[in-house]
Amino acid sequence: MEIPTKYNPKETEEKWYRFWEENRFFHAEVNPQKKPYSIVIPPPNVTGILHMGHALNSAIQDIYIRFNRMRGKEALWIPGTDHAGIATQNVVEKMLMRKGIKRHDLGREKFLVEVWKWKEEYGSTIIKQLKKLGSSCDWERTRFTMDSVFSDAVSEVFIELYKKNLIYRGNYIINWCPRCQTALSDEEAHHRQTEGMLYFIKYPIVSTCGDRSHHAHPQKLRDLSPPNDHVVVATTRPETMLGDVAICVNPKDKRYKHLKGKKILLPIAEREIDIIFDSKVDPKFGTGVLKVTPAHDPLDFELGLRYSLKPLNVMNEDATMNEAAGEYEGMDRFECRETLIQDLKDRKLFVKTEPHIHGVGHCYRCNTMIEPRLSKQWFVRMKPLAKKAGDVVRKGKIKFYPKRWTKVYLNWIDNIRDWCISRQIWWGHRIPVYYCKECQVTKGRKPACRTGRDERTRDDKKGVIVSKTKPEKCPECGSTDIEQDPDVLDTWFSSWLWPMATLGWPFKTKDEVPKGRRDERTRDEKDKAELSYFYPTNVLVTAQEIIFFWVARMIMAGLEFAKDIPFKDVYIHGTVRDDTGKKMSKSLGNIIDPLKIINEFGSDALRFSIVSITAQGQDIFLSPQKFEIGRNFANKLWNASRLVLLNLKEDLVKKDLCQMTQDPSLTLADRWILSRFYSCLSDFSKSLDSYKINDAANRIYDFLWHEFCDWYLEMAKLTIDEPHTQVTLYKVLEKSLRVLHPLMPFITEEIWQRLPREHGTKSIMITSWPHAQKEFINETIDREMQLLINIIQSVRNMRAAWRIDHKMKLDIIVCSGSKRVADTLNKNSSYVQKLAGVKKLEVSKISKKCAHSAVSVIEDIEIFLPLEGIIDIEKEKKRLTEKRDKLKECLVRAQGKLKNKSFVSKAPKNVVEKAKEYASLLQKELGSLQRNIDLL
RNA sequence: GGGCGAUUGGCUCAGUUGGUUAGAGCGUUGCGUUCACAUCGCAAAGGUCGUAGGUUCGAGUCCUACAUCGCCCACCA
Repeated sequence: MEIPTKYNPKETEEKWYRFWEENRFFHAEVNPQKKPYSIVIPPPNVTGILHMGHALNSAIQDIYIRFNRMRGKEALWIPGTDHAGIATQNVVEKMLMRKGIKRHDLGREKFLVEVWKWKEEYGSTIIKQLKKLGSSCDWERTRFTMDSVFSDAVSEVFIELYKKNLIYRGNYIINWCPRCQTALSDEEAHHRQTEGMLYFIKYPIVSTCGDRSHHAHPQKLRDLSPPNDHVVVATTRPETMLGDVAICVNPKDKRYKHLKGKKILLPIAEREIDIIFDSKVDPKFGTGVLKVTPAHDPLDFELGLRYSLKPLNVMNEDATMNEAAGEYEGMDRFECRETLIQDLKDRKLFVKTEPHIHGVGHCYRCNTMIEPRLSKQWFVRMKPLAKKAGDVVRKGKIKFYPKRWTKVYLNWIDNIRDWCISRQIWWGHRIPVYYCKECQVTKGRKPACRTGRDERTRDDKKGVIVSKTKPEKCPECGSTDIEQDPDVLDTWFSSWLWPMATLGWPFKTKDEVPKGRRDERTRDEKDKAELSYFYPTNVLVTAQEIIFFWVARMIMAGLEFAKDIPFKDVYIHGTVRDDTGKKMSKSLGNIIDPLKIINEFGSDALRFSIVSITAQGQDIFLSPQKFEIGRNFANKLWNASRLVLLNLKEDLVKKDLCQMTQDPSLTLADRWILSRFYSCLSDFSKSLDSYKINDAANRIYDFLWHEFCDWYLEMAKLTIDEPHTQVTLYKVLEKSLRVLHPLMPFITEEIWQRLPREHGTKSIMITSWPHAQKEFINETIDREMQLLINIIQSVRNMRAAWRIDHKMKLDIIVCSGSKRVADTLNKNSSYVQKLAGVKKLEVSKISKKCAHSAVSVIEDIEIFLPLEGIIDIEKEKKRLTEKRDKLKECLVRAQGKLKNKSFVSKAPKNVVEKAKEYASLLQKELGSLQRNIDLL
């Protein structure tokens, strides 16, 4: 059988991927004969390019899909992308800007046409890249969150929530990104410790009792000196003081008792504002005086509601100051800050600044500093949804791996806050809400800010029509003056439906899908509804960053709409970092491009390497050098397979393995490697089942490299033409390839295709998982083989210690009183001879005194290597003495343990037995070592 | 302010419910290319498992405190 000397990953990868796709091996169908196994990909952002996080994520999922496909399940892996509203809009806007076109010049319709164009052209980049990894997704079902079928699901859900009173619209403080000019949810505002300044500003007190001396008149402000005349306010955002409507102190704060009944003259704006008392204010912070700016701060907003203070908005959507800011109108927020401080200084109202580190929200898309802003937005009432989502995890219906994420999840769920879902951008699912202008004008509406965030005002329902399509006329007043809400929904409002929507929700089976319903942009295939078969999916594999964004919300949506959990297991893998522990990011320039790695090392190498260093839930520190693990392993496997393939005789391998258990022609080595293989197989499956992927990877690596290659192949060379070796070689290699296939799909396919085939199976990826044949696992065999290995290693060790030429064949004498040892050695002397370079192997039942010999002692076995003239007796004595001393230490410890009565009485029997055995073994070993030292 | 994780040979990390002699890869040292493989083989050196207590017959593993690093959450203006 022919096989190239060198393995060529690139060629192999292309060839087999095409083959798999053409044969539709990735495709899964509803198949009542089989059990379903399904995964949905965490949809990458459509603007994204493949990074190591994706590579890790996809590698893991592909392993599980291939593993379960081979285990005979109908394995479905649905791929796709999400439309990433803000990110995509930003990308397209930037692209247009280069042509000198602004979004608003185009208008909404035309801009969206541009976005779709962009999507058609670049949107599948990440999909193509995922294929390079060997991902066996069912590409025929590729989904996009803006597909019309998906959009239907989104409006359906919106309307259902609205009907259930779980969606409301209101005026609240939200996170506003001035650059993207849209609201963001709390999760999208990434809080970072930021160095800022705390500005201390004097606020003059206005006396209400008419006392002239305390009446702060603008002209007299300069002369304010007694502290009774002013309070000092500390703030990090002085520009917002233009919107102050009160100051607030803690009622328990003795320092400010005198403020009762007084008012403050707000500097610059020259407005009289109230002084309120509330325990929310921390007396220890700053001066203990809080300026209250309800339109620009969440806490202040709350106080505003409580004390009926009317918010005053002083900023525009782009964070420049508006007309309410008077002379500062038009200035940027930071420019205004500086100017304002200067003006305060001029008026002697400025006290000082202090450096101050505090958490500041940043837009998770463009990193701009977030401005809390009062505006009217749509919210989802989360508490009712979260209740059920918490319960299914608490009851163990959904399990997190590693466990500790359960707590993180529950903590968020139990303290959930309402979700702001409207976005002031154009790219996304338009909110299915229409406003009747007539109703809104006639009924009038008050701002909703009189109530808390969880309350909806009745006024908000007036003139609001929630509908999938635009109604012809207002159902209440009949007016046709109807407009759709201009906003779109948060991208996650579609992503949270991913597992159910990709499977056809709201339809459970194909038959439920109404005729004529199809997605004009996609193939008919996608209209299949297979919810009842594939849902709930088996596992969600994802990164910790999106537990709140996505995982928690999918659970809520699944339970609420599909009436069942979306997945049973959640595997949270670590974050990919560089070798100094920093998160990989473009801006840091520490990215390792997976495509480059694939190019250099191969896809299998990438997959194997990354997976073998992913301890469950631990972050992964990568450097390009780490990928050598996989590359070297692939190389080793290739070469081992070459050895086998070059020697295999096709007619000799077609033997049923089951009959081989009893085959008398099998040697110790044959039986041993079979035993080791089945033990490996069992461990491998167990590890994968408990999401210990690195354990599985390392187990098969150790088996193939250190058991199969290092020992079995070397031994097999002796009898390579004999039928028993032929069969064993073939069986073990063929089965190992199958076990390894989920991890390294390409190279295993390439080798497997070159093996003589027993059945007509077309590809390794659709073969069945090796049957666990426990009867081959044999501890006695393992022990006997271990004995041979130990002896061989001892001889090699002595060889190295005495610098004996490799080519020189040695005579050795092995002494042991044990019949088992003698039998094993006599039967298998050829292995020792071959692997240790031994000419004559003498086995003796009694210890022989051998002069001028190097000596090794293993348990109760003595190995003599007569080396007259080569070894230096004194040096050998020294070598042995050192060994003896180490042994002695061990023995003292072991015996000490046995002398401990508590140990003997309290420890489990088997542990004591083992300890005794160990001690006596040490004693024997020490004895013969000592005897040999004396003899020398 | 809460919560979580990490701390093991020069480096990067494994180590299941406590149980003999703590593993691996890379690196280091010595030896070795006759036909599977130098992306290799053989052999070796290197660790009082962050610190201090505690529980236990027995602790890298469990408990408490501390230290260092990292992450997440929270309305400190």
